[in-house]
Amino acid sequence: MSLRYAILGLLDYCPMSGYNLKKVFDKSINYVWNASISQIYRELATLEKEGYVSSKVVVQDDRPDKKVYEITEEGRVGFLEWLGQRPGAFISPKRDEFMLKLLFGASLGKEGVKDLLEQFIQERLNAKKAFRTDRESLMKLAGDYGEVFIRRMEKEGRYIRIVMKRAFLVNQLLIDWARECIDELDKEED
Amino acid sequence: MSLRYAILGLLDYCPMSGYNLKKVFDKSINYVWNASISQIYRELATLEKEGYVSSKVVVQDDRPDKKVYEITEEGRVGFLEWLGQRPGAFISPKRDEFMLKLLFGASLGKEGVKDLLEQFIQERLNAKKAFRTDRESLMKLAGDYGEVFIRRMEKEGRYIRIVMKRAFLVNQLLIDWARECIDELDKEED
DNA sequence: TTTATCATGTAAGTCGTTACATGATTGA
DNA sequence: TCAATCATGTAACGACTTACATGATAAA
Repeated sequence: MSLRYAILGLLDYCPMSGYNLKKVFDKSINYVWNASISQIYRELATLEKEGYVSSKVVVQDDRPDKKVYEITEEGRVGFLEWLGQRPGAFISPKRDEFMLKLLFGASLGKEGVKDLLEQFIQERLNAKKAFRTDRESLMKLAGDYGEVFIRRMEKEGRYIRIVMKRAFLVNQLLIDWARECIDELDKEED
Repeated sequence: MSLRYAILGLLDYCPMSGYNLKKVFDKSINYVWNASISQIYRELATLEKEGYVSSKVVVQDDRPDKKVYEITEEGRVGFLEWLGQRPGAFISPKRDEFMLKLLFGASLGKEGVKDLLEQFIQERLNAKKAFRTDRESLMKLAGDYGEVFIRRMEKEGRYIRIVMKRAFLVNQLLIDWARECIDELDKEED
């Protein structure tokens, strides 16, 4: 139910096609909410049926035509209404396959657990590198989509930074946690 | 796809009914993977069809009859096979409504954002209190389900602690992060 | 020449949520 | 007497994933 508002919120920055939306999504909203491209296309179709967005086809000669979506007044009202309501949950649903395996560590064995933790650390170090590039490519995207988007991004900047900072801090904490786990497993004897 | 293995992993501790499973789930696996009671019943039915678990009805005179599920040899093999494979993802899917609203903070306004952060802190303080009681009630449950479960819990204890510690650390980090956000919003002028 | 990017979507299937139905017992 | 706990499930719906289909251009 929230995906639609994520989309509306981005379309309120500037009109975009589903394809473009996905690219901006991946560098911003993705930190807090994931969506696949087919999900986005489907939701856009639903939103249009309900009058929350409108679309027009933009013909391009060097590239395939694209369908650019714009938020309607109705859509803006719906978005702001949602935004003002208390969130349904402050603690998000958990679905962590890695942690599930770790929880059954006794059946996996000490070495298996250590391997798993090393792999986890690697993934988190990659994520750390991605923070910088994500920020840069988000700015680059904003540039591609015009001045309206850039100016809007500056207004939103404070909150994007708050969200990214949280992701960064959690990422670092998890790296430290995983390293400590490995150290403790090394110290303890079985 | 992982829910089934979460269930198999718990049934490997000791045989249980769906109802009991859910209670243990809520105090342990829930930290890393959520499941509703109807999901558990459905998954148990599927697992039985596939021969990964078997069940027998236990008649009780003071309470309704219950259906106790036991992991089969096939189930144990399947579980261990899954456990040994590299997780499909080390970074879990995100679906955080609160953070989504925060990301659109510019449209919410400074006071709206501060309210949201205060509410978030409250929820996290409640979660903090729950850590202690969860641990205690897990032990209590283990006691109810017999010695097999208790002895198994002791073997698994190290990994349960690792998982709970991570949840505790992240929780504290998020409280600190939210407080800092409020402070910074207070300092900055618009 | 093959891979990647641009661009849109459908269809099938799985997974997850919510509401409903039943009915006994126990504690406040 | 009313709510909670015990105990099991079904049904309907909604959300999400994965695979498939199409077809152009640009770069390696």
